Amino acid sequence: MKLVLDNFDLAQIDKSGQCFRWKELDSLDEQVTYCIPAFGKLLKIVQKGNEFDFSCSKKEWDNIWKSYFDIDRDYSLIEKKIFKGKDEHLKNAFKYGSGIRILKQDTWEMIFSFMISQNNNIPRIRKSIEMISSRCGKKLDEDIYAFPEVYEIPLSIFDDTSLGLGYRAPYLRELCEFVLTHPDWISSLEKMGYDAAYASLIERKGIGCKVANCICLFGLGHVESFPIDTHVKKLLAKHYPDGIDLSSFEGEAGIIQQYLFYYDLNEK
DNA sequence: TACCAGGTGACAG
DNA sequence: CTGTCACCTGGT
Repeated sequence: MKLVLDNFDLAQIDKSGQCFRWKELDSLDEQVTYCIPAFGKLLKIVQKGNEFDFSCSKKEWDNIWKSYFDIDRDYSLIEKKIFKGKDEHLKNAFKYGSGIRILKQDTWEMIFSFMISQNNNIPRIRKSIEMISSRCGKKLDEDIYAFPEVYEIPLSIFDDTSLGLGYRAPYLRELCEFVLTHPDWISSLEKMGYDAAYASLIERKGIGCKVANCICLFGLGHVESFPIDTHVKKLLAKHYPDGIDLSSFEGEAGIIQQYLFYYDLNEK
């Protein structure tokens, strides 16, 4: 599938901290290739500027990837709003990360992954997720495995300290037990609005406000949720000592958060 | 050695 | 309700 898409940059999305399993295969000057396991499928993408080649059928694109990449949202409308406003720092952030999109990833994978992410660093988060995937998930390709369904994960795996889960292991084990005994929980979460989903998520041990907001934003598609982690907290204090005005971005604050986060974390 | 990393739960007061 | 603090673990 070849498509021309604007406001879409694979490397920027990958480095914006919302996904843990993207793999950059090879990148020449003008061309990048990514390999993305999600929803039990494997997608390879070649990007040259705003030209994309996706390794999937039209049908699979419509069923999975179109929603995954938030294709139906017009990011140029957000761009217009940003440049109509007076927030110069936000304008710079947008210029720097104009190819960022908010992914709509698998709910179960997001809950599990962001629970691991608490008080943790990215390399170790990735390593834990990769180990669990390769041990429990279906094989998609050489050395690439799907993120496992909850019933594919033996609870005994949480006794294995080589996964590097640390004190989060019992939280994850309890999460699996809860999902196994409440098989409709995930699908009901997906039907809820932001407030209800957030409330239901933080009832789980190991999910606090930050993790719940990440799940809402990157899994459930609630772009109004605005996760505040240590980076965002610092950046807000530094650039917005009097508080940030998000009134013109009602219902899409999370997208603004991504631009700010990416700019702060990656610009020199 | 001490401190930090995309936080959170269990406690004081 | 707001403020502390320990917590697995690998990296500097």
